[in-house]
Amino acid sequence: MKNLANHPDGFGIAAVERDTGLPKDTLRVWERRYGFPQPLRDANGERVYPAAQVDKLRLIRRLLDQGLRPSRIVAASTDELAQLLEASPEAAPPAAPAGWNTLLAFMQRQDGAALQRALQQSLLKQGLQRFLTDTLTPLTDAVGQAWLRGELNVAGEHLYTEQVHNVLRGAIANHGGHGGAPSILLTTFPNELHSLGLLMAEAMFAPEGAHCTSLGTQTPLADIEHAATQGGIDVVALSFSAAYPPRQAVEGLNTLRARLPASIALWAGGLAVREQQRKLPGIRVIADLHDGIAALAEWRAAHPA
Amino acid sequence: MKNLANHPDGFGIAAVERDTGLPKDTLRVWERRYGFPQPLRDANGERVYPAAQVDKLRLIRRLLDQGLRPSRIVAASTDELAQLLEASPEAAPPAAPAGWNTLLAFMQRQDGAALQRALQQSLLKQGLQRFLTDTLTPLTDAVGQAWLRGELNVAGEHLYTEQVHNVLRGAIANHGGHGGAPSILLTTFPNELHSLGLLMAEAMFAPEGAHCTSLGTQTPLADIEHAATQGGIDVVALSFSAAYPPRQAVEGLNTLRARLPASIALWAGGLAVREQQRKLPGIRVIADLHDGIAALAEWRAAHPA
DNA sequence: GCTTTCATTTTGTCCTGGACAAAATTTGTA
DNA sequence: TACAAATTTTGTCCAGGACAAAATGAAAGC
Repeated sequence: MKNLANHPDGFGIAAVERDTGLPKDTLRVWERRYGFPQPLRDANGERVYPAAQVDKLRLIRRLLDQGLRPSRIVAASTDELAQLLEASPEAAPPAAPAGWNTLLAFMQRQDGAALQRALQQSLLKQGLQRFLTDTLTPLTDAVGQAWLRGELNVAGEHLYTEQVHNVLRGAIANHGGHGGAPSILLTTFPNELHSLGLLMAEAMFAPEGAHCTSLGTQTPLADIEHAATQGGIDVVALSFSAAYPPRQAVEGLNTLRARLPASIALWAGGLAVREQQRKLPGIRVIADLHDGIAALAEWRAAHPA
Repeated sequence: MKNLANHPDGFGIAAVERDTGLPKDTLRVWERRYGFPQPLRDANGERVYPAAQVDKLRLIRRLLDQGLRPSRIVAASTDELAQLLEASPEAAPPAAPAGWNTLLAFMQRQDGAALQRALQQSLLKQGLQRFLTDTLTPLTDAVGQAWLRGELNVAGEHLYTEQVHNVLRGAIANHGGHGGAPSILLTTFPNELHSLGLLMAEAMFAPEGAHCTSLGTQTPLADIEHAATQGGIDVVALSFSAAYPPRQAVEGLNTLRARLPASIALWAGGLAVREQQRKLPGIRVIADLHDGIAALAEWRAAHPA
């Protein structure tokens, strides 16, 4: 029972794990292999990480999520890291609609009410589906970019996610077309906690008259199977964010495909599976929200009432 | 990169940590000291926990949370544990409202629409705050219990969480009293992904005229600090589920208290901190939803407009 | 009686350094 | 160009030792 001591001006390894998401084992092995981080030690020989090193670890984590490899970046200097971050891909922000800077400003100063009002206005003006494809998709992208560049902190991003949730759930409730076909079960695999894609899919399908049941994120495979066969489900739809390991996605999807009866369709959407169609026989890969509508039309053509 | 593989009919130590909330180190040291759990080993000598042992660990976790000591229970037989659980408090399910069995049945057969309708009806009949205290709190407890006893699978629990989210977000949007005082920032620490408590707190505060800003779950400490000082926040409110390690909660809260200006109040609610008031100087521990209202009243008494 | 102080046991977390399989990358081949 | 095999990188796991914080029990003071 070590941990409670407030190391003055430093963090214990558990605190760093909590803050950066990097497991203790990984922190120790990096220290051994790359010489960073190099924490101080307290009287008892335990690691004490100065705030500066924790900040750098957070930066490293961002770059890792972008696909860079630890050997390239863990030992690099802070300046080099900043450069890499600048030079990151996706340099083409797709035709930023007017007013985006305003929205980003709301996030920066934590003004949730104003942000929600603005989103709600867009929704009313465009209608749900165009709001999704023309506003939310590129805006979410832009928010991710801004966070990556350090222009937006985590709190701002969380605020955005939260308000999008509010707006979309409200919109879905209004469109509540219960009883239609097909009956779609939406969820994600364990370790995938990005719920926005899921919600956007639901918001796309619901107004088309499909009967959506969302289980939220992180449903174990066995439970997806059980829920689908129990609940009279026609389609199981899974969402994968860009951060999800593609191989895990492919493996899990094929396993699930084998366990589900052939009468239940399996759809997979999101960046992690976009290019994987040929490794996913019997599974409908959904390229984007428009393609989701197409998949729905296909299903209905194949299953006349 | 071990862990991701599907051990047929067993769980790796990381999966058990995720499932039970017991850290890897603790699992290993229990095995050494008490002889339980006693996982099998795979070809590589790594622990593989059979499902039965994981279930028992969950039971043990539950009893630990009630104050029993590991030496008494870790080595005990499953029957003894079941007895202890029966004999424990909470033996009095507070006057189970009629119709609960119906609700559980909806969850068991994945009927989200019916579940949502029933919840909505309760909400209309009782009003938001009584719905929270008299229905949702005990019902959530009952759902947890049912899951613990294996009467409800993960999918059913997810479905419940999802529908409660829908109902509460809708209700909060209706009560939307923007602009009131105090301005409350709601979130959780990293590793705490239980969002229900957070949402329930928001639903309790919002109709009282407070200005709530929720950041969702898992906001790093530094970002909470930043958001609070940036956004003109009066109160930072953190939520902790029963599963959150109390030590981590106490440590994080005290650190945050030290970093926040004294003018910003810090509130902590949830089972993990309920008994920790004396370790949390300068922090208002909120025992339950009623006490939240009390805390709000206190704050207003101390800060006359 | 009750609370406070001190000694003892219990318990969770951290340590080192080694090992290895899964993932990513590079190289070789049809 | 696409696929298969060899290689490197990387995260996670293991053992068993250590120790401080927490919980418990005993002793002493009011």
